[in-house]
Amino acid sequence: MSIRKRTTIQDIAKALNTTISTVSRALQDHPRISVAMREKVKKYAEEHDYQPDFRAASLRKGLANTIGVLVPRIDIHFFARVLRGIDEVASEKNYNVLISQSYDSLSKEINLIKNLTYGKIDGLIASISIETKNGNHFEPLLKKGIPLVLFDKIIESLNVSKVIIDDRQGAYMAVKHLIENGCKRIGHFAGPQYLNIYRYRTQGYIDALKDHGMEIDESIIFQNMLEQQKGYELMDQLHKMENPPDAICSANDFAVIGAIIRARELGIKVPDDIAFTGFANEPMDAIFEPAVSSVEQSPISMGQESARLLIEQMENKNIEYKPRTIVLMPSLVVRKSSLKSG
Amino acid sequence: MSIRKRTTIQDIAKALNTTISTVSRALQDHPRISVAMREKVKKYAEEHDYQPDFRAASLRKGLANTIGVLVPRIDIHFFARVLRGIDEVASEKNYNVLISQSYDSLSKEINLIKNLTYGKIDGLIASISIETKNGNHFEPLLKKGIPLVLFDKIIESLNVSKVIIDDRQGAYMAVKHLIENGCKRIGHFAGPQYLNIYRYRTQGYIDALKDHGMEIDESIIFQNMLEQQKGYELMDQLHKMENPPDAICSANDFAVIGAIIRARELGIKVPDDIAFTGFANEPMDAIFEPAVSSVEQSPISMGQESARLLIEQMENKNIEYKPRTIVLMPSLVVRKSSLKSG
DNA sequence: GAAAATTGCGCAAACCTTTGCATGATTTAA
DNA sequence: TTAAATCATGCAAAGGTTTGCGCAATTTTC
Repeated sequence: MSIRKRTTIQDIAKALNTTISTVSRALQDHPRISVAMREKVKKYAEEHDYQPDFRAASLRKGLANTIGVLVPRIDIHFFARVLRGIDEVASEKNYNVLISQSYDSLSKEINLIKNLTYGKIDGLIASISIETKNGNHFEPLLKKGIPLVLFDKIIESLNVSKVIIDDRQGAYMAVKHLIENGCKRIGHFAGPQYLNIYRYRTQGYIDALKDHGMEIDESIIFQNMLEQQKGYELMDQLHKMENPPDAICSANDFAVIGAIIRARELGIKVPDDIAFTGFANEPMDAIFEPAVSSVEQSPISMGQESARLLIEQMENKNIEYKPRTIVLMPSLVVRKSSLKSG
Repeated sequence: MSIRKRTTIQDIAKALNTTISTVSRALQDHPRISVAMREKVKKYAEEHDYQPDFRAASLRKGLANTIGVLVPRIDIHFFARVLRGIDEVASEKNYNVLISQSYDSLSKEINLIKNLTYGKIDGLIASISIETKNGNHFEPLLKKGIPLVLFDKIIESLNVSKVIIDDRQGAYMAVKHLIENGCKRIGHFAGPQYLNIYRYRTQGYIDALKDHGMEIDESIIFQNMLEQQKGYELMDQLHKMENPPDAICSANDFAVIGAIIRARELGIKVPDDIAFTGFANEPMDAIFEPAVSSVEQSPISMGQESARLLIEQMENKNIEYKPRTIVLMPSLVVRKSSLKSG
């Protein structure tokens, strides 16, 4: 397998007895190049499978033709789906996608942003890590004029475009649904309140209760319930309560799964003794027994919208750009876990 | 928010009244630069948050410091985990990771490879699409001397490094386990046989039966059973058989889930009437009821090994490189779905 | 104390492309 | 027929780095 030296635009020029500028223009279908020359160049390029050097072109043009994406981790289903949405829009417009994972670590996030700052990307789509509490580390990016779009986990104070779902409404719908199905005492699994998404979900839970004339009982609002294990352990606690909730509106799905598994072991019936709604509509929700009702976030749309917003901004860099916020509507997928038989 | 023009190496040189070569060397800790100068340069660079232009450096050095990864889709848990393994090794060695998804389409795969060919990556780690039946489209890459490592879904005829698990052994272990648990008539959910992984899984199934003196019955080997829906539908068929299998060794998890859901509906008891083992150890396996026994593929190790192999090859480009194949050992995670009570 | 080695820095080429401007040839307009 | 417009191509700069080589100044060696 002999390694061929790569063909450059110069090789083509030399072989065809012309200049690199003509070759470059021919390849770009520049109108001032004769059809004959254009064909000749393209034919030669094809035959010697010429590929333009991305870096040289990018350097000269000042554009990398690449969108950066920064997410906590791609093996979370939600982010994988968002990424898919981004990829769909990006590849249609011939942008590459460069993915970085913060693994929910702020220091990694900071390094990654630094690393991306020059030449690699023309714009960034990001969802912040769970440790991130302000947007200082995004400033260098912004100062250098690299467009930024935040989605899902955002920094509200940062004056950039954002794509979010109406988390408050999502939780509100879930609670309303539980009430309509006869639940009288609805508890809540909350996430860290400094993150916009969890704050709004909790708010939606509270608003829904209030709007339906139900009281807010702090003792059945449980903080930091993001993992299956937490849900599992909490179920024991619920089991021992004198006046346990008959339903839980959770800010995520994993804690629900854990809680139901423990409920099963303890002989507590779901949904009749205690009903559940989750958040995110993880794939496992549908195959779990009982299937888990959950708020669908339309991650693919979220990715698509983010990419569109970013590309719009990238392609209008000269013009003064006003950041926009897109709020997507969630929907509630009702399954067995929230449907009391009584 | 004023957009600052970027700081370049030239700006630093001018400001410090020296030349770009000195600045460049100072930043790289070149031994021939005085400590004083080095400090001065670094201080200025820091203060003006200078970031080297990736493209210019890459162009000059002929290295992109980037590893390409080509997978069918990243929202499949297995690939997301592999990617994580790759990312761990890559980022430790300061490589970027550029991810492309073929969406299991051969034509997309071909285009993506073309697109990656120049300047974007120094090496590629790939798992082929389900449509891919030969490696012709990888040839241009190889001819240009870009190292390639294939993992999981590979092209055996291609003379490149590979990382796979012993799929045959995985299925063998599953069948052996079923036999030891009293299963007498074990069927098989197979995948497309032109893909190495499914071919070997089927082989392992057959070998295990033979080694235990059991006969091979083609009528309970079911082809193309990769999706939940397929499993769901097939359960009806099994239900109607005069002499149905009392166990299934499946080449993937989704069909198992589908089959069990339908079994539940039909009143067929799992595992007592029919036991199941899956393949891939998807996260849902653990929370499903009954929990699904499955072959664990150690995707993270697979990613790590692939990255190591690739980097080794990239960093020894001058030396004649002999492709290597790493075969990882799978393990069987035993859960309820395969443990008959009788 | 002279030759040799080392130190610290600068010059300029190279990596490959894109593109504003110039130029000579051909066609069009008047 | 001549000036003007158009066409097809070429020249050279620019984008930001890295690096081989050269050259003084300084230090080491014997």
